Amino acid sequence: MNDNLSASLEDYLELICNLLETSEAVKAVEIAKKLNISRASVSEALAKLAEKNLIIYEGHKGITITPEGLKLAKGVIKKHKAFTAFFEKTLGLDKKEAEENACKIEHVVSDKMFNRLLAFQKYCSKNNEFINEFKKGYMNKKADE
Amino acid sequence: MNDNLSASLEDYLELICNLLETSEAVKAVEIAKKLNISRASVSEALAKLAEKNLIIYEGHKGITITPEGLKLAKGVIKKHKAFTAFFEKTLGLDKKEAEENACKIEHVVSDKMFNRLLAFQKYCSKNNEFINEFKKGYMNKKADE
DNA sequence: ACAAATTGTTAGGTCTGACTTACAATAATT
DNA sequence: AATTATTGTAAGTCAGACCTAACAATTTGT
Repeated sequence: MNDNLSASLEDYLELICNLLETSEAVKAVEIAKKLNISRASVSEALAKLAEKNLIIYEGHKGITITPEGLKLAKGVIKKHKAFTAFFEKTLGLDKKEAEENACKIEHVVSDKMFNRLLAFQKYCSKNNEFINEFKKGYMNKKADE
Repeated sequence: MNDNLSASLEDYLELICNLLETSEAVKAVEIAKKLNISRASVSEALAKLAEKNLIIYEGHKGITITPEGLKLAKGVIKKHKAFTAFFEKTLGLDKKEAEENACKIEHVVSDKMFNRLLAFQKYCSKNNEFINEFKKGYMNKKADE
């Protein structure tokens, strides 16, 4: 009974949560299209999520998320956003690079570490001079892109 | 012919590189003991690394690393160290937490992002007041451990 | 030098995760 | 009621990482 989600299942849940922002209930076929994979794969993934009580999946009625699932999804999304912000705003990476890295990291970091980073990012965002000084120095030294 | 290493193979390589610091040539059985897995599994992993020209593996003579392998290993180790330092010194996490997170992250981040983080960590290490101010503020607000 | 101990290899499995195709079933819309 | 959209599921692929067990090769100790 290991209830830790794989990166892949977390991604599904994250996507479902995001899709539910704009629609009542998501359909499996939508997910298949978005992720460009077969319906069968989606079906399987949804079965797993439902079994873990993270979503409610009633076939044609579509997918809705449970409170538990929502909590988990929000957690992942929060991580995603915080890391993206840190990479983009503080480290000064372009959006794409920031997103790509956040997408992977969000699945492997501990909550404790994440909370620190979140606080740190907040702190940095309030100290623009410090960050700008870093960026300026970095640009002068490295030409890595 | 995908020459990207899995996290697991990167870990093997990293370990080999670290072990080579203190001994001429590593033996497979050493690795098996360290990682607490069977000799057979190690043998298999080593075969893969050798096939990719990252190590030279001649059975009982032991394992040595190729220039390519060394470069790769050093890269991973560099990431490991930089992230550990960032988590520990800048974010103020305890060593264990810092290590555990670094161990996972080192396998998923892009070089570009890593270079930025490395530079940022360096920058932070030169600005103690800034970091101390953060830590002070964090301790007052949160009691997350 | 030879037997014993250590180390390495190979064959044949297991398990998990994430995918596929192909076909069957159900629901919705007109 | 029939067509169309959507979902379900059986059966299979593939890769990665591990295992045991039997066997082979090499070292080591005497």
